[in-house]
Amino acid sequence: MTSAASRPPVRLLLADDEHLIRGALAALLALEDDLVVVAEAATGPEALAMARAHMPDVAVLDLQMPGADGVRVATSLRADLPGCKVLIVTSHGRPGHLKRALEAGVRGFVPKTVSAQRLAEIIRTVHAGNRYVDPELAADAISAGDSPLTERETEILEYAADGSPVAEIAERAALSQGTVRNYLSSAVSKLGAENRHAAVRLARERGWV
Amino acid sequence: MTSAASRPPVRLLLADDEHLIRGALAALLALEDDLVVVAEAATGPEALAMARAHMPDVAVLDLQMPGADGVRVATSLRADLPGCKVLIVTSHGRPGHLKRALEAGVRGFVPKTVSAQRLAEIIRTVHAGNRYVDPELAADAISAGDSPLTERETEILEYAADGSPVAEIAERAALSQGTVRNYLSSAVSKLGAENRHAAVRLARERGWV
DNA sequence: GTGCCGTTCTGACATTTGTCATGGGGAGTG
DNA sequence: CACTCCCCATGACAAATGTCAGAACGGCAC
Repeated sequence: MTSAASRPPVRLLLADDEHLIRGALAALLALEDDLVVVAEAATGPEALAMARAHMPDVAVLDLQMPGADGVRVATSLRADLPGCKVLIVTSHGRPGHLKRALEAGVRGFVPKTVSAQRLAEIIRTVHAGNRYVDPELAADAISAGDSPLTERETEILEYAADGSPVAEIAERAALSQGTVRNYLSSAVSKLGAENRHAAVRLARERGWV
Repeated sequence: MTSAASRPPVRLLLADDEHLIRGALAALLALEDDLVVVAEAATGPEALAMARAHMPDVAVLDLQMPGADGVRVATSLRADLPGCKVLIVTSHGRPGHLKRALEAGVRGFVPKTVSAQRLAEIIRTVHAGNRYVDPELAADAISAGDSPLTERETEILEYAADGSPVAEIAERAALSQGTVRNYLSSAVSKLGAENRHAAVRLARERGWV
């Protein structure tokens, strides 16, 4: 389809905190005639700075990076470089992440289980202005559906995520203990969990926190 | 140091569930004259089968894989192929994993933040019969120290990891509820946590579960 | 404007949990 | 052989948590 010699190559930014993966990826993508890696980054902020400096056509971002995760970088990038398409790659594809990513204007979302060959094709797809979402991740996201929790319930559940007692959560959220317990109770029943700790785990699995 | 042409190349097994990483890694390591990738695997059991079939000199294993993790594969491998050196690569280097790995006879332990160049050197080091442990991970492991928990306490804490109530844990462990609570109580106080859920989190961070 | 929903609180109650004292049995060490 | 440590258990008490009813306020929709 895309003839390599006929048009200028696609300029890529690669961001992943794992040097091993980033370097290897750069090497593999460089084998494709129509792709060229113009910048690499190991952290969220670094990715942002590199993008501003090198103006890539497509940014390939890892979902989990120190500093700022891929989705946050994508959000900033959309404001700064509207022409730059964002493609997220991830190891652990939780359903909620996909939704957040799409809301942030991300054009592609793939697990790291794809081959480099396939990734190159997807980069071209995204560069051409189309979207690409891994079918399996998409199915998971659809079956998991939207979070049934209200904003407040989600917030309180997040405060509960590290196992803090109610008193501490109440203090951090500036609420009374009774209110906190009510929110947790409703969150637990909405998620069908046995207690708030299991609820946290469930919400995590579905990507709702 | 190691002259490439003077001796037969080091035969490698690569195991990682992320196709992207595995393929890229294989390509990069293939650039080294004295290294040759003879087998690849995406899961623990597959890695084991591949190792038996191809008898590699060095097995490069991801710590987290479906089926059986890198350390478990290493344990089986030591029994089956004593001549095969095991090198573990990991994204999230929790202190306890390193200890477990060394006990399983693993010869090298490195984070994925190293470069491919460096990895190649480490593979040679390991193949030569030496050990290599990433200095930073080693420092973490030393500062985290040994688990203060007894075998039973650890086991019960693991059952508690998904937020199950005591009754369920007692049933799964075939213990009385009182006993379970006693174990949890002592685990919590040993770890200096506020409750068992925070204790689980702490033990996870230190790699003791 | 009436009703619905989310937020916030209080108070009361049942259940779960954490803690402690105490006891017996087995394994290992001095 | 006494001592210590881990395993397993029971019972009792205190504290934390889960659940429910009720009630006030603001926003949004019809």
